Amino acid sequence: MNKVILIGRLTADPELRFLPGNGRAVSNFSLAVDKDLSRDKKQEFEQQGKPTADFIRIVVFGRSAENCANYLAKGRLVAVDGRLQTRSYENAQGQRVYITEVLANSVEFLEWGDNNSAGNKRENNKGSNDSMDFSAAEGFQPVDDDDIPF
Amino acid sequence: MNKVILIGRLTADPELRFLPGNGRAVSNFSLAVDKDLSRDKKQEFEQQGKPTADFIRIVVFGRSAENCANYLAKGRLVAVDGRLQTRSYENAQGQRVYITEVLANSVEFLEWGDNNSAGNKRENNKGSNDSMDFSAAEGFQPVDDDDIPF
Amino acid sequence: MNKVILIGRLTADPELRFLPGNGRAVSNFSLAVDKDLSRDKKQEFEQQGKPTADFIRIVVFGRSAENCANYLAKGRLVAVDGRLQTRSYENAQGQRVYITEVLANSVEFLEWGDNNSAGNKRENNKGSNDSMDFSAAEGFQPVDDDDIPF
Amino acid sequence: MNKVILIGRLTADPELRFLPGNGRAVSNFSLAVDKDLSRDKKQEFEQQGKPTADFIRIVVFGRSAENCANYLAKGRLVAVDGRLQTRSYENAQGQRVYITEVLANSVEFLEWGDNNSAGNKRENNKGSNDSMDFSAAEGFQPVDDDDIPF
DNA sequence: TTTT
DNA sequence: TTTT
Repeated sequence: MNKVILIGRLTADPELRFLPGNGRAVSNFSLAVDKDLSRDKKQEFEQQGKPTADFIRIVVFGRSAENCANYLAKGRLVAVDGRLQTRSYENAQGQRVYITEVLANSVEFLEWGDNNSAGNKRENNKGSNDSMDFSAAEGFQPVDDDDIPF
Repeated sequence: MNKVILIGRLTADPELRFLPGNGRAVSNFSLAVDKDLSRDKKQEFEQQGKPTADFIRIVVFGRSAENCANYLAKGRLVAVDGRLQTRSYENAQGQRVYITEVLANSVEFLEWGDNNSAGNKRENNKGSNDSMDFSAAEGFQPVDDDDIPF
Repeated sequence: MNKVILIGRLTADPELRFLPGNGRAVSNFSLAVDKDLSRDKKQEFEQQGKPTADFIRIVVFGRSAENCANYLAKGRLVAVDGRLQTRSYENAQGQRVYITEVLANSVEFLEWGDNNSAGNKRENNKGSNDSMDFSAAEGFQPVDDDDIPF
Repeated sequence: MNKVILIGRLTADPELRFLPGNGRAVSNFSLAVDKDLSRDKKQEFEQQGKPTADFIRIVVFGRSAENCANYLAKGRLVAVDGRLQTRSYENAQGQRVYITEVLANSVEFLEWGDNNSAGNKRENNKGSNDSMDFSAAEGFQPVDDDDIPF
């Protein structure tokens, strides 16, 4: 069992890449998920310049990746359901870097507001629907780290 | 919302420390959580020497931390319920290192077998009970990173 | 382990009662949670007059109950985190009725919109905050069914 | 979003049926999931003859259903991951009965012990593996209530 | 008995 | 490197 459920806001517009081998779409973004702080603790953290959120990397594949890239933008509120994944790679300095991230099964859009930070997002969306689920589950197969150029 | 649920095996005996300030117990360990691979994919991964599990850091505080340190050992199967947390610290080389880990609310012991790797573990346990829940939730207060010497 | 996470809309304004013994607040409401249907299946269900959502009873205690009663109304979108609970009671006809419901730990408000169906709701709210979490966890103690007059 | 995760023991051997239309396997069983009671509360409940567990209906489809029927029995410990579902039907007395149950995506076996209550279970299992996951997810399609003869 |  |  490996389940993660997050509700948070995108810290930046999502990235979109395509896997070299099969052209499969991959989207990456980070979520700011508010820490569970009391009102007092939150103030204290803010005053001390300490983060009041956790920043968590999300990866999505396939059509869900494309939907994220097309409809989401910095600041948007989403619910992510997925699993924790660890990867490692060699960086430019030859050091092994360890990554823990959430491989999303589905990304649910919780807002279809107009406060859109990225002017180019959210064309042709369904409009009235405020909770559309673009599942990433369709036939997902785990992918070689080596295929992923980032 | 920030929920994580994992079932996996300890990759090593748990560590136990006490916070400088208040003496609060903190335990750290990693869990090997099997990836969701088909039988074929699993074999392929094994042949290529690729990990068939994800390795995830767990932190627990308070009495639950002490219980983990006292009753768990490398290889034990547990269910962890908690939240994802990100931290960063400066390493010896002056580089910022980012950590993603699970802050456990509760660690449920799913085995009370005899295949105990650490001979000193599992004295005075409740014996017949095979699913004891040592909640970490009692009055947990988020803690300054700076208090944590690791 | 017993975890439930739901995102859905209130099917009616929440009810608020107080336990006879200790005066503790209890709120009840139901959530319409969309079934995971393909676009085609959804249309089919609608045409056949079959429900496209599951309707799930929620119970909340304490301050969270009061917050729900004060700030929520029919149609509002919320995220509920809690545990499944079964109860039974004797009805007027002397039959035993079995109830399965979600005992909420926390109810997160995912909307602070203006399409408020209940004109008397959502006074004095925090305004700018669109994701406020009224935790029900504070010292919750399981409660005798017999204390609950419904 | 609609997620349920339970760890509990079967209250009876699982049932197995096949849907009239397509012959798809369906298995039903109930799980006893311990309530989250303090040691004192638990004793009190036991003395008063009140249940210390919640009893939750599980439905599984497809190959996972067959695996449950073949390998599980009363008393076995499992982890279930699924979604809450509500159904209703007319009973013999012409009254509408409402059912809330968990539609399982996967049933993870957490024990392969020898304390097998049903002598006919657990032939040809994988033996050494103590955490086998028979996913129910493969191409599951929501099914008409009317097709289900129970 | 149900929501957008 | 982070969001409202």
